[in-house]
Amino acid sequence: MANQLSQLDQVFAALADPTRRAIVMRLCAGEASVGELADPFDMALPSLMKHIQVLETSGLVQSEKSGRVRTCRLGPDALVGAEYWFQQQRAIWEARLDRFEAYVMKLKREKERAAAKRPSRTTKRKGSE
Amino acid sequence: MANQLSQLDQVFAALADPTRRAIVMRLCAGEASVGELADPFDMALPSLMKHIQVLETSGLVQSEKSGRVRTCRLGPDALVGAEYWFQQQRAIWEARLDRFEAYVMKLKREKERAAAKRPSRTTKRKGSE
DNA sequence: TAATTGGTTAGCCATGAAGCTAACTATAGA
DNA sequence: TCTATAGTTAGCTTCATGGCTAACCAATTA
Repeated sequence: MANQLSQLDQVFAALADPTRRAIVMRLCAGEASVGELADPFDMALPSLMKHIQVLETSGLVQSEKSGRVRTCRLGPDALVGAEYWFQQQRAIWEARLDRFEAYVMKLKREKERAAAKRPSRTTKRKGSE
Repeated sequence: MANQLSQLDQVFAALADPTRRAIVMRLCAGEASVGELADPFDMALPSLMKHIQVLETSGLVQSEKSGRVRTCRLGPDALVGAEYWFQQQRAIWEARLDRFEAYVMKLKREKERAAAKRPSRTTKRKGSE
């Protein structure tokens, strides 16, 4: 029943909210209690708690309670998975651009060769730019 | 009224859906028509169109119609913004780890120095901080 | 011109997300 | 022990999202 979202789904969904991104950014600078995290936001505590829970189920954040204060920190491989996805895509994208460039170069070479083969043509040639 | 979401919000939200990620991945390999994009999915066309629209308003995808076929391609700086965000966070995170390591090293040095200074002591001292 | 193809618009529905208040639990401090 | 602090749970509202069908253009093709 538990809707089985992929890790990546959850991470991106978590980061789609500015409040949650702010929390992550805050935690990049070091761990913090729920209260400290809530402080900069004009938002009821339970609302903020929900954000923290979202971050936690996505794996971006971990927390542990000691006494009455819960301390939050970034999950160990928090951002790695998502960042990896980008790198993958960029790699494919760039490979494609390379191939495209190669293709354009090939076209150009062929065109030049063709032009060399028939050096004189009665009407205007457009090709020689 | 147009809810003013930040670019980053929209990009991450767009990428939070597996269908949309698949579309982006497909477009990394080259442009495609709406029909070609829809093909691998078991989903009604209008539903898929909505996904494309989401991708388009996020800036991840661009499209243009010629005749009756609409061709989609990745937006020029599509993934850059989001990837940049990750790099930023990682930079802060790593700086913090460096600082933390430096701190631990400092503690260690101080401890050694202190140990050197009082080679023998009967009971535990609390006061020396 | 008629039929097909490729996409689009409109409108419906179910679910989930983001916020709130109010009331509650449990620890820490006076 | 009393009180204040820190967080939690429950339950409500509102709006956004993701999916559908049905009907509708507008280019192509026969």
